[in-house]
Amino acid sequence: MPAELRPSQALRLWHDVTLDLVRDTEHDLSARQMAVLLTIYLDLPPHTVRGLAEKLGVTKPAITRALDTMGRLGLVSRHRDPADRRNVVIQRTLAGALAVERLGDIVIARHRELPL
Amino acid sequence: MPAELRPSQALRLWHDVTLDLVRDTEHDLSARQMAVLLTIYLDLPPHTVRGLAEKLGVTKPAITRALDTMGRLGLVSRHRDPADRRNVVIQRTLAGALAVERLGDIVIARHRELPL
DNA sequence: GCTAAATGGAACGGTTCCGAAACGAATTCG
DNA sequence: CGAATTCGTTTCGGAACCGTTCCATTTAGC
Repeated sequence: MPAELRPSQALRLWHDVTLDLVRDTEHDLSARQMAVLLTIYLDLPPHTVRGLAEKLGVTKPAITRALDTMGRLGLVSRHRDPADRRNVVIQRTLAGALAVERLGDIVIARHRELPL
Repeated sequence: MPAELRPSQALRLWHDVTLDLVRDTEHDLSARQMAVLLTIYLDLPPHTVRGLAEKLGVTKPAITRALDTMGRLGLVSRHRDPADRRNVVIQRTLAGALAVERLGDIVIARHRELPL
């Protein structure tokens, strides 16, 4: 576990990374979409619409729409589950992995630059 | 400066805090509004619409609307500058300070819980 | 004084998102 | 088999946000 963050450092970190995301027009994902994206790329598969909706505490259509948008951006892909064809399995993509990796780089860089 | 974050830790931190914000319906601020709020509460005053627009790299009306929304939520207040009455000075509020403080607490808590 | 520049805001049209409700397809259960 | 359940999606009306453009007010320059 890293060393404890002080309040001013925690807020500065959140501010700096958020500012980077706002300025980088490519990443205009909402908080909800961000949570969906990171859950898919950090938690163990398989991921379903229903599972994501429960994990985030939002309705199913909200997840469907978030996946629509992120699918259009190429960040995730959807596939019918052959075993139970009611289910849709959400899968990772190369572009999504790169976007997540880039976010990680931003957080690390901004964290490294935090003042004492 | 805190110890270096590893990529998996940086992404987990961003995911966990974002998830807290999504689940806490009160904080349905967009990334842009979040950046405005934190800039106001972290950077030195005075803050103007034009200055914020430049700092965030967005248009003036976007800042005006963000301030409208956040003013409605009681997170900031606006005042005409008596010295130059063209300017509007954005000021902090008690509710805004509390909201920012709560965000800091979330970031610190999620950071503290990061796995090795 | 009078024009020119600067500032914040309002109006407009378009896009996106929301939750609730309804729906089609697939599966399970009686 | 037939009814009930599950799952993801679509539809609907409403709300929020976007950038562009234009405007009222105020200040600065001549």
